[in-house]
Amino acid sequence: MSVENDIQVKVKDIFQGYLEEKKHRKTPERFAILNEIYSHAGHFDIDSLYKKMKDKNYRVSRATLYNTMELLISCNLVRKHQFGKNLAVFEKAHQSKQHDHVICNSCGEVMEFCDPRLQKIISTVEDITGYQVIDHSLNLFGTCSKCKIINQ
Amino acid sequence: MSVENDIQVKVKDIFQGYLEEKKHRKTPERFAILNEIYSHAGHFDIDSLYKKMKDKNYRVSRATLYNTMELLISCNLVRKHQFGKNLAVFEKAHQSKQHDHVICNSCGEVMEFCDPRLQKIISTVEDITGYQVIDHSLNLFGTCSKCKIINQ
DNA sequence: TTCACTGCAAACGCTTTGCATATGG
DNA sequence: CCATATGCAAAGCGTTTGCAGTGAA
Repeated sequence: MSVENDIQVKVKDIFQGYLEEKKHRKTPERFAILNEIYSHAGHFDIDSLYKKMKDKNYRVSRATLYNTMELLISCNLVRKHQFGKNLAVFEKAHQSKQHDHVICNSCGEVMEFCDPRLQKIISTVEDITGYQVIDHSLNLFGTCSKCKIINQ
Repeated sequence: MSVENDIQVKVKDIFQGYLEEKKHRKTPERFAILNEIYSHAGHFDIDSLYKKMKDKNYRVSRATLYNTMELLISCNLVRKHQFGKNLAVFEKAHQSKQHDHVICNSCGEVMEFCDPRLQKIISTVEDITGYQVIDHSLNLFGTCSKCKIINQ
């Protein structure tokens, strides 16, 4: 609990500092959204975040959610993943290491992994193509263990 | 030329066989679309394909293009890549080995690569997570050599 | 003749935008 | 104060769907 709280305070400080630096307003909505994200585990999409906040009687609009995501992504407190045309997913990113995803085609479950061998592949590709790689996305799609059993 | 022609004939045979097997109709539109794709190099999106065919005075609709893509994907003559929410790209796939992409953020250029080490990563992830991986997408984003020079 | 396929346009789902109102600095 | 943010609803954009007409088998 205390550790949870520490993180809440810490990310609030980071966000506050970022907003001040960039001369953006420190609105209650922005902090409410940050709080909601960091008191909640795992991956989420805009719609479920919207509904969750509506349920708690926050007055918040989707436009503001999208807006605030931009800010949170800019200061590395949130990361965005586009898993398919109509499946954009966000996750809190503070102090979490870069990682990749396995997505279940049946139930939509998302699991994370991190394999250092990927960095070697990227280095090789940079050498061969002359590109300077800034970002990557590696997504594996398939069936999770639960759905494997159900579907058979 | 002759080699190009051979491929055109070969993929037409494959498509024809597939349509017969699945009891789908062999419409002129379907073969016109296949032909257009295979007489054209590299990656393309639906809209540019649509415009290209309109320019040649084919009477074709977007709905039919999307429809036919499904068929061509089913018989492995076309592969689809979703590079971002509003950036779906297709490419001819006959006899080409599975590969991944480096995309230039500045000019949109797409290059391909194939690194066997990725299969090892996938196997490891299957072992750890219990997922059965059916498909993957690895995209590297960055700056191509040309844009590196221009942007500096 | 029949029904899968087609073109066209309207509907979709997520995201962005426009605008009037509210509020942080 | 007033420029930036906000909520709401309308518009955007690639894709999908519904439907009446067409043509492959």
